[in-house]
Amino acid sequence: MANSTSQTKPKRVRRDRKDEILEKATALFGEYGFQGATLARIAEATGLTEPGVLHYFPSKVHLLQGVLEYHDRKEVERYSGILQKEKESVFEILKLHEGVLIEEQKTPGLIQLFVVLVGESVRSDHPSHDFFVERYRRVREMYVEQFLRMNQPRFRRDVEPEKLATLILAVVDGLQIQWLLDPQKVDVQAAFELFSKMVAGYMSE
Amino acid sequence: MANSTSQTKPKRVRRDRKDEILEKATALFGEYGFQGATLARIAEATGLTEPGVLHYFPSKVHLLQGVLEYHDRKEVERYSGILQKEKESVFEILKLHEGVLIEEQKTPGLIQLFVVLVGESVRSDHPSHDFFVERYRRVREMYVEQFLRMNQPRFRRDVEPEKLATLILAVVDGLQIQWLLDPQKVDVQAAFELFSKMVAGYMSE
DNA sequence: TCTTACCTAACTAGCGCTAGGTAAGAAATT
DNA sequence: AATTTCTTACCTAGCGCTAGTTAGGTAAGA
Repeated sequence: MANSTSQTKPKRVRRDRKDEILEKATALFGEYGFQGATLARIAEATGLTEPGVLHYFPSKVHLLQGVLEYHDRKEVERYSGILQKEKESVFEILKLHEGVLIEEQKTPGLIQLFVVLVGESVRSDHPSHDFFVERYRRVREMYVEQFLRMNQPRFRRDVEPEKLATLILAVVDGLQIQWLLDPQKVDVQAAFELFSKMVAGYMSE
Repeated sequence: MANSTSQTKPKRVRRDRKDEILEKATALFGEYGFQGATLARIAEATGLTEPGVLHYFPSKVHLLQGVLEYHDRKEVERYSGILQKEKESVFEILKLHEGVLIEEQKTPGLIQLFVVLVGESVRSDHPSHDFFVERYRRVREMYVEQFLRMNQPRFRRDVEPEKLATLILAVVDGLQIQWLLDPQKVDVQAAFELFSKMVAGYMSE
């Protein structure tokens, strides 16, 4: 029986198995996509069998939803403090987001999860389609609100906040894609800094 | 018996079945992704059986490669004329790309193909990973060359062309993602115009 | 006759998921 | 305190389906 911890007490009391599964599933969905990541592999990574996983999440789709909500929640509680603060200028907002971008580079699995899934979920019948549509809308609105709340005297009138929000999101996503594909050839921070300068320059023109 | 242009053409009288398959496969890979699109559906769409398709492409992966190369080639011959031209300013370059962006909106299947596949292929063992890495490098270099060839007197020295190239690509990709997810809420052209103005303003500052 | 362009049939592997069990701990009952 | 019952946390086995792929055939044009 080798190094097994004695057969007398086989059942260990695992409290946070659910989170454990969520973590592993995140990594694997990120690596292989929703369709590509199999229940078998997720189960294996967690040290369970497939029905073991399905004991916590009744189906694979439920698991995906769990993963999405789990990280969305975590993300919100991680950044909401930062983002709620009053800001003076667009430049300041961008500075903050640059920090977030850099921070996120430390968890490539998570970035990959969102990039891969957002690609898949472009299909309207994909299980996470609605989630992403809603998420993007929400984030854009959040930006717009921030812009409007800003007490910057020289804010250009002709810049519709909606456009700017869309643009910033696009830059973030686009940079992450290129970085994931070719990490050593793409300098996300440098490119984003350039973008920030352009925005700042234009806004205060 | 090989290369030397054997005059007896083995080509079938049948129309270009290969291209026909490629076209259908493009649409379906775009809609369902590589893993999601089944050979059965591709075969059905072409009016063949599965082995019928495999007669032309020995495996599904070969088919994918075929699709990628096919459209890359088409894209090059469609835009190389435009892009080779001498340009005066960055703004002019961006104007051209805005046109391309608008033009591409007419073939959402193709955009979707690339967005979905680029997401999937972030994995280093995905069959189209190398293709996309190489493609992005090539496109960035193309931009860089154009910037350097530009005879604009007021070109800002501190803007490294590499950064700008990365940024432009990011914007294009990011906008397309948002547009695919939520077509009626995202105005690609408006956002891109804003971006162009920012770039132009910054460059000639 | 040889090659090309398909076909039908079938194989195999892998997928998500279900059925039904077992064993451990908690709660309820004696 | 001991016993029964209930609940939770898994397990093994396997089902039904679909995927990509192969084997081997046929029919027609060069």
